[in-house]
Amino acid sequence: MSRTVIEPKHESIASQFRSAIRSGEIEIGAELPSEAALVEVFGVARGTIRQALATLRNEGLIQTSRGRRPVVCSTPLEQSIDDFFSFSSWVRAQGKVPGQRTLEISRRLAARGTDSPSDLPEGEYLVHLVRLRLIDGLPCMIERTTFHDSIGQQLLQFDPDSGSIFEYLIEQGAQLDQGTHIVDAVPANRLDAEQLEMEVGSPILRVRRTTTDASGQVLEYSEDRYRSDRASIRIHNSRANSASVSTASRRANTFAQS
Amino acid sequence: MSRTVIEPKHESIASQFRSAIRSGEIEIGAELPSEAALVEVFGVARGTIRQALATLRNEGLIQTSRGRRPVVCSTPLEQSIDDFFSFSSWVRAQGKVPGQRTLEISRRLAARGTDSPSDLPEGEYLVHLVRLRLIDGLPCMIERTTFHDSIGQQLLQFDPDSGSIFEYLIEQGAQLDQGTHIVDAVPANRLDAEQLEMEVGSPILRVRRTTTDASGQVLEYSEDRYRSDRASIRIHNSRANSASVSTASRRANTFAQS
DNA sequence: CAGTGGTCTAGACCACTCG
DNA sequence: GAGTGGTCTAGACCACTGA
Repeated sequence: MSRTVIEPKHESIASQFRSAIRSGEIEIGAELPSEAALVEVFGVARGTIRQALATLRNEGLIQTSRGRRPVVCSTPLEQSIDDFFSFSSWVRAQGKVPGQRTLEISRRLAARGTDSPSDLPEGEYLVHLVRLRLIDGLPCMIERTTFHDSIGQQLLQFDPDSGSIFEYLIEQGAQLDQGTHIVDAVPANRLDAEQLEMEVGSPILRVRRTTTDASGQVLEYSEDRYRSDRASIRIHNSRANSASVSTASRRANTFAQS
Repeated sequence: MSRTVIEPKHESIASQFRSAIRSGEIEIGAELPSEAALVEVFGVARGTIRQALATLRNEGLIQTSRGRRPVVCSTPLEQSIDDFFSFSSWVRAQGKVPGQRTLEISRRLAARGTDSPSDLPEGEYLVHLVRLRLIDGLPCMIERTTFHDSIGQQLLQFDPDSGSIFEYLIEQGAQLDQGTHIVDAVPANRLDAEQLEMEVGSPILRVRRTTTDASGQVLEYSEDRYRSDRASIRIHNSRANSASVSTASRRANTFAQS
C-alpha cells in the first residue's frame, strides 16, 4: 500500500529548489544556476529543467527573464489552498488548535424561500449543519453549511464534532474543485452574540462560500461568521510572470467585486 | 512608435482559444481538439501546442488529464489582478463610474508611533493621502494611503481628484509587483460615519494593503474602509492543475490567515 | 485496443543582459 | 561578444481513458 507514485524528474528537481528556497538555504534575491548548468548537474535535457523552473515561477518562488539568471523572489509564504476551504487546516497552519461544537444538524427537503442558496437544487434532500468553531478553545466563528445530498450522505457516517469535514470529504473522494468566496461585514445577530460572546450589532466578518466540482455542479454552500477580532483574511498576489508546465500544484485566482 | 512586439506562436494560439472560450463560442464543458489535431491545424510542433494549452490551463480556462481531451472549465470570470489594487479599475469592471474626493494630502517625515505601518521606513519623507471614493456618485469607501517618497514624488504631479493613482503610477513605470491584503471587519468611527453617511459603530469592511516591488521593498501602505452594504470582496479559487509556459499573464495567490 | 495527454530528449535560432 | 533565457522543432516512450 505504499502510495509512492513515480515522481517525474521535473517535479523532483522543482521540489528540491522549492524546499531549499523555503528553508532559506537559498537566499531571497540570490541567483539560481543557469539552465545550461542545471542540465549538467541533473543530467537531464534542457526541456526538463525548464519545466521545473516554470513550476517554481508559477508558484511565485522565482522570477525569470531573457538574458538573466533566475532570481529567487521575496517570500510568497507557504500556504495551501486547502487552508482557504478548511477551518481546521487553516487554524493548524497557525500552530493553533482547532475545535468545534455542533449546534444543529438536519437533513431535509430543499425548499424555495429558505436561506439556502439559489444554486443548490430544489426538490432534493439537503444536509444542513451549524457548528461553532473554536481556536485554542475560544469561540471564533459560526459556520452554517448546506451540502448537496450526494455529499451529505457521506456526512452521516462522520462525527461533525471530530474535526475537518473538508478533509474527510476529500479523503472520501469528493471532487471539491472550485470555490467562490464573498466577503463582507455585517452586524452580529443574537445567535452570533450569544455563541461568540460579543454584543449584538458588533462587526462580524462574513464569508459566504459556494463550492463546486470541476463541472460547475454546486456541492456545498457555506456561510461563515467570524468574530472579527479573532480572525481576518489575508490575500497575497503578485504580477509574477505566469508559467510552468504540469504537476498537480494548486492555483488560485483573486479579485474584488462589488 | 508602434509598440507591436512580435507575438510568440504559442501565445497567439492561446489567445485564440481564450477569446473563443470567453465569448462562449466554445461552450463550457466542450472538448478541445486533441493536441495531434491542433498540430495539424496550426502547423506547429507539439511542444508549441502544449505551451499554449498550458497557458490556458494555468488561467483556469481548461482542464487536462492523461487519456482525455482538454475540457473547457466552468467560467473563471474575466477579471484583472489590477482590479484588486485599483478602485477605479475595479468599479469600471462593474460597469459603474468611479469617483473620488480628496480629503487630505500631505508630505511629512516618517515618525515612530504614527499610524503608518512598521514596514515603511522611518526618518524619510512619506506622502499621505486620504480620499473618499465614490461609485456612481455614492460614497463607498475611505482610503488612507501612505506612499514611499520615491513614489510620492511622482504624485506631486498628479491630481488625486482626477482618477486612478494606481494606473498613473504604473504608467510612470512604478514597479508595483506584490500586494498583501488583510481583510477584517471593524466598527465605523466618526469620520467613517460622517463621510460614508452611516452610523458610528456600524460594520465597516476594512482592507489593509501593503504593496512592494519585486525585491520586497515596501512602496505603499493603504487602509481602505468600505461601507459594507456597497461593496464586498469576491475570491475565486480552484484546484486546477498548475501548468503552462511563459507569457506575461498575471498570477494571484490566495489564502486565509488569522 | 486505439487514442490521448504526460514526460523526456536533442538540437536549433533568436532576443536580451551585462561586462 | 559571451552568456543566458525564450521560443520552436521532431521524434520517442509511457500511462491513462474509453469504446
